[in-house]
Amino acid sequence: MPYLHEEIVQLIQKSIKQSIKQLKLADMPVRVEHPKMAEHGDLAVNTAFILAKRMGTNPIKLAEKIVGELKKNDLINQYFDSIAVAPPGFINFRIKTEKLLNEVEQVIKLKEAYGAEKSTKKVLIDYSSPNIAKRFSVGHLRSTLIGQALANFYQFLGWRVVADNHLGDWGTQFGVIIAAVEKYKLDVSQLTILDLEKIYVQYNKLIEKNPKLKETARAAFARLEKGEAKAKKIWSEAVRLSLKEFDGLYQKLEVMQFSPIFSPEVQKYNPIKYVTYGESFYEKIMIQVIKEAKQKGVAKLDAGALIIRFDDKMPPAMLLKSNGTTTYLTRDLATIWFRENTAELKSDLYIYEVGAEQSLHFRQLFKTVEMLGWCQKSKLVHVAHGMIRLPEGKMSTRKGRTVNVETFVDKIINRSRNLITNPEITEAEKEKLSRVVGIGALKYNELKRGPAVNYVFDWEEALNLEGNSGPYLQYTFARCQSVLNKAKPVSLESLTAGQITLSREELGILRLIYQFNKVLRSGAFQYAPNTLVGFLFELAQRYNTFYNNQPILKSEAQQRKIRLALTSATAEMIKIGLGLLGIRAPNRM
RNA sequence: GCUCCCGUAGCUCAGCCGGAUAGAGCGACUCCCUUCUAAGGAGUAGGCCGCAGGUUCAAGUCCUGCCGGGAGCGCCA
Repeated sequence: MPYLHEEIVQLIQKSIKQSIKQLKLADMPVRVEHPKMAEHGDLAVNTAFILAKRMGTNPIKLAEKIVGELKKNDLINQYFDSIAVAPPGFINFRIKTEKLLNEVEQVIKLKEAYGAEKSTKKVLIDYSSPNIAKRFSVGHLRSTLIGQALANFYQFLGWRVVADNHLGDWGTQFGVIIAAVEKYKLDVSQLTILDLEKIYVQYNKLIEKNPKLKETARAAFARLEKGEAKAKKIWSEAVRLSLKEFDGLYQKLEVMQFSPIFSPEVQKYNPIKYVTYGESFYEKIMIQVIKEAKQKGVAKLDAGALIIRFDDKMPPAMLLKSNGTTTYLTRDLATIWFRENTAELKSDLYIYEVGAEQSLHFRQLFKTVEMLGWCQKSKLVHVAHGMIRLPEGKMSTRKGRTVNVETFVDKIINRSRNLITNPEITEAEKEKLSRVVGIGALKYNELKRGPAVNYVFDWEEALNLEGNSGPYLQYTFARCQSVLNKAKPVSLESLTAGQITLSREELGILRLIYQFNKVLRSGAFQYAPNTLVGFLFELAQRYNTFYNNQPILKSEAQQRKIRLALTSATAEMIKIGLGLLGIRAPNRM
């Protein structure tokens, strides 16, 4: 049973096609769109215009003919109370208010399951993926939040979701760490992640002065790859203490292991499966991958290194360095091989939520997979997020120009705490609430932008808790709850407008609610959680306008029922939407 | 030099597969709590959608060139 939006789009497409067939016109795809202005109706179609153009006839007259046919269709008349022709040849449809009210009832009835779907498809999302021995950066934060939102979206749409935290726990960087630990004779188990980062930076500075040390680092990584015990011990300690820190952050942010609280039916249907293999895991598989690449003639030896060349303008990629060690590409190839050959990971779609600076790498990787004939390139998607900069310029650990994620989280929670003025809220509740609000604000602030944009990190903007922000939506939700609580139990079933003419504000809300599922789908399939954020913000805005202009509790009985239903549906939708974004909706604030 | 991404209001960003009068938030200025949560609402000011061509009935959206910003380009990941 599709949701109203989908149902209507299909109905329009089918009946327009029928009409043009009746009129003996050429068949063509029908695109249904939403006019920007409410006066133009809820949905519009420009098929008549295009057909008339092709035939060289008058578009308005043709549109009127088609509308004439449409109006012979009973089902169409059931759904729309006006179908109008507008220049230069649009056909505009206005959905019956009763139908929109039915959908509001659906929201209230289905609760957290409204908008959810079932599917047999599978997706694996590779996100967060921080580097061991380095602090968690805002870039990884971005990947984590966007990736988690996408995972939630797909889960809600019924897909089986695997969330893979592809830890950066392998590579020459560990050669540097090992070489540095050995040089300074440090006890790794006593170090913090910050210490590891410091010695990494320090050693790299030494390399600049003395390039020979680079060889020492490379050799150290080679030892690690061969499984030398001493090197492996340093490495595993670094991994252990890094993971401890990351887990702390994940828990605080309720990501990587946190799924929104959906109704049991949805939740048990397909829980997100979280895995953390990490790059090092693929070490064992790499040999066969290299072998296969050689055998298939995809990779060739060049100046001692194993190189893959591409036909087009893309620069070549390296599979094996001249000293025999592997590269990022080798591991990523092995990763895909493993995923494709492991039942619980094999998916219809693989999403990589990784920074845009790695775009070339992924293009090379996907092309190589295609050349090896493993799977279709179209199954592999790189959702490239833009770079986050500071007003002073690019972030740089060396120059001390970074945003510390922990500090960021603490600051925003503090600011939220200071804003709580509601006297009904106890001290203990205040503590919990400031976390929910602060973290919600942080997530929202990231997810409201399209993943691709580069943006400038501005503390004022990032810590803003007003306007287009997480707390705005949470506040609207709490406000709805407050109204509903004061309404006492009231039945919101069998809604009907009857003699009542709904206000512009009320209609505005109705005309948004039925589009929820569509927005969610496009957010998922276009890898853009920000589309849902924009939708929720608009819904909240419309609700707040309505709330400020029309009394709810004090209105006349039938009207009161409709207004309460709108309040209830709005609240439900905000809760579901925020949940999908990984943001909680407190009942009061 | 080559490749990719970006350029929309003072700032930060939306703008779906081309569609009807380009939208928000922040900041500025005015108002609105004896109605349900003012983290809210109403309003004013603010635009050559980087520039120039092209395609189209229709271009912020598609194509080409240029300018400006960012990222990447075999031994980093």
